[in-house]
Amino acid sequence: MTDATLPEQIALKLRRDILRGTLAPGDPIKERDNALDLGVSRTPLREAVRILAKEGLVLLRPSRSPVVADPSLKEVRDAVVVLQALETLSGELACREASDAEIAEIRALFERHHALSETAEGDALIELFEVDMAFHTAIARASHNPALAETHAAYLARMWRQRYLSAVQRRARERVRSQHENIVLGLEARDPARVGAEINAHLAALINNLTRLFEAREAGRDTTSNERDIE
Amino acid sequence: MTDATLPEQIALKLRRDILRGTLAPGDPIKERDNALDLGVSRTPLREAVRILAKEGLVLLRPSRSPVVADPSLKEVRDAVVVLQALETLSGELACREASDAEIAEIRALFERHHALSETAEGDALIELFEVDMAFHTAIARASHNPALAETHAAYLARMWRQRYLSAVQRRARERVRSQHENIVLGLEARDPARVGAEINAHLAALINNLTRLFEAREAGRDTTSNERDIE
DNA sequence: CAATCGCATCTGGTATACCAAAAATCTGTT
DNA sequence: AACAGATTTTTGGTATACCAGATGCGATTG
Repeated sequence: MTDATLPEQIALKLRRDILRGTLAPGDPIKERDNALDLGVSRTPLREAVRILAKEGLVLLRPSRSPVVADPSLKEVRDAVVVLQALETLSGELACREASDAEIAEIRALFERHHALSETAEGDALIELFEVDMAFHTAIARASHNPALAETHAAYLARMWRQRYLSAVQRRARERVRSQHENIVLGLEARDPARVGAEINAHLAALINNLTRLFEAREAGRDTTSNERDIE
Repeated sequence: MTDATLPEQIALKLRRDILRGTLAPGDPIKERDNALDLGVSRTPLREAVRILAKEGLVLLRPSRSPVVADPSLKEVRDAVVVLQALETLSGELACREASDAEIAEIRALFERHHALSETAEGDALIELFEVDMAFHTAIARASHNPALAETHAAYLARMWRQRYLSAVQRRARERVRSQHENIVLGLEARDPARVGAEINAHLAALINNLTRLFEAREAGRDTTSNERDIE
């Protein structure tokens, strides 16, 4: 018996497919076909789809195939604003609640992210990005508020794809590194105001970055230097 | 016209049962029995349980009956802290985004709540409370950030029962009224700092209130523990 | 030739039957 | 009488069969 329940496993697989682009935004997810493809029955696949729907990755429509979500700029921005509030709160609480070991772990993730960010190319970018996610998730967990950590993780997952596109850009890496470092320093000093301000700034920059990305995508395919073609 | 899907309807019924106390915390929710009781099959009931699980009202355990959640004081407090952040953000955004009509609606809810709070007794307390919920929900919606409103609503629902127990108390009503009024005034002045501070204070008071309630309940539980053992 | 009506089919929603794991109980032994 | 093991029963997990509604295509008619 595996730790993860079957619907969770299916959800995980579908999530990766969605976020990597194998399942393009707008694609319908037909219960029967996908169930057959994965060799499972419709029931657990159905549950998996519900999980993804709750995460905001797929859209449920009454009496219609669920479709992979294709969030507008406003929707992404709205979500990041919430994420900003959640993560700022996490950081402030972590200053009070986190153990030294947890803060050390956060620093370790920062260092690893930094190292990877200098060399990573191609497929390694996914690892780079997963370390990035782990960094932010670790902060949320360090708040010692499970509900907060869970909601934070949900928002993070919801924007996996957008954040991925953003994190891949070379131009943003130096800024990200410096902001991450400031966050870590703030945590080590256990200075809530500083950590809060740094996280706020970090996510505000993310919003700008995503906005630019969206506008570039709207404009056309000419700007291929940073944006990798997924579809 | 199936505005409400069957699982949603079931979830609604179970939610009311849980929050009104018909289904006591710790009670198992057995798929078969409940499905038979409600005259539906296990499949939609199963989905309903998942919905409630995502809302935090029931706890899912691997290979075990889901049980009605019985949150500890820390869990409730953690959730309120998140709610505080979400609602504060809502209020601040609402100052910028809300239409005059929306703010007027919020004021109307405040007036209605105030009026009810002077007279309500017995069953009318539920209406009083629902107006209270509507007031806070309206603020979240006035942020014009659907994701935020949705998450906020989820947290509100999760703590329906705790908030209900708190809101029923006579002693807190005057404080609640004055804080609600300050929030409305802040919104009408479109002063984010003021609204944020007032909402923060309001929910901080809620935390205190809930803490007191929990301590009272713990004391009461000890005296009745013998009866429970005898059955 | 186009528009519309109807039928075939595809899709999700629901019910039910089957399976495997876990809990409780009962029995046999010490 | 107490403890351990096995069996039975209860439970959730999964697969599948059935149903109703929506959709798209095609034929027929104006």
